[in-house]
Amino acid sequence: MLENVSAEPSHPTKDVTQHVGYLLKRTQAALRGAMDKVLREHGLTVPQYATLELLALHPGMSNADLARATFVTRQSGNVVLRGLQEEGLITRPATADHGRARPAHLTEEGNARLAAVQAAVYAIEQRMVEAIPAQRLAVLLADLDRMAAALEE
Amino acid sequence: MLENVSAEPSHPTKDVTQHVGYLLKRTQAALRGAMDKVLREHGLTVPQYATLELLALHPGMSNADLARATFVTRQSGNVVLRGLQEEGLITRPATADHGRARPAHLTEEGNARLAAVQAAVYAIEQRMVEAIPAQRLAVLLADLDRMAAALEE
DNA sequence: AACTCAATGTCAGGACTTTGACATAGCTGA
DNA sequence: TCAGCTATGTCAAAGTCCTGACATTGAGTT
Repeated sequence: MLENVSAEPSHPTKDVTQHVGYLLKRTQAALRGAMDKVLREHGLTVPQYATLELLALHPGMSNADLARATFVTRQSGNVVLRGLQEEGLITRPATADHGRARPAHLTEEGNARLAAVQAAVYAIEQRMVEAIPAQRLAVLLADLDRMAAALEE
Repeated sequence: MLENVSAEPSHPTKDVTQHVGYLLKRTQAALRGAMDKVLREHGLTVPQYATLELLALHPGMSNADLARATFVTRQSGNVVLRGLQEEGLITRPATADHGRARPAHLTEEGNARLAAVQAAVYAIEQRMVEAIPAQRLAVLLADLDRMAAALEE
């Protein structure tokens, strides 16, 4: 049931499912689902994959850095890092040389695992991007960035 | 640490934080955080608010309907519905007249609570939308819709 | 040197969500 | 009719994530 009950041209913006927030949630959910499905075959969760990707880009990030970058709390980030460490995909010095931050680095296996999943993950993103005209992509990225910045301040 | 390490014009698309998926996640996280903060003051969670909004738009939706519309499992949807029911914001017939689906409806208090939070929530969305040129909004909505549809199929 | 402060890592507890499974209700086609 | 199929609601168990709290470290200030 409930297929397309709407069709009321009264106030178009009154339909919550047409709001930016809802579309954002819907798109994010679709992407998350697709990534979950693919990553599971490789024994990785989405936060784990994100962490590997970030460490490849910025070696030596700390747990707090990674937590901020993946939009989770430090506590959750710590769990992710411990999981990756147990699988031998990253290394962290047992003791911090400066402050308390312990910089994380990808291991050989970590690099290999990341490389193994990147093709599949990028294919998903490609499928998503191809749904819109190519010349609009840059604008879309800029707009998303602006909207996020407006709420973060 | 880690403020702006990048600045490598090698392959712009190689920076994961510039990918559509990452921007999507970031924007969604910012919105979710802002909504969480506001809704908490009114004793509602984001899924609870979304459910109230959907029931106002489409009275009589079942648990399965709502779960699909809010992008959670039926099990989670059931928890949300039970919470709302305990607070007296919605009603569900104890027995289904047709099939197993039990249509949910807002109570007077449910309508009142929804009305009380809508201003605050819409203000957040407004702040987000104002960050981009007004004439781009329609295109943005259409593009998000296309991207989501491409992954759902 | 002593104090204050922010940042980091971590522990304990709880809240939320998911996976997996099962029984029931209605529809569809042989 | 009846056997399959789908959809729905629900239970149990597990996983994930967050809130709240605390100790430690380094920088800035007095």
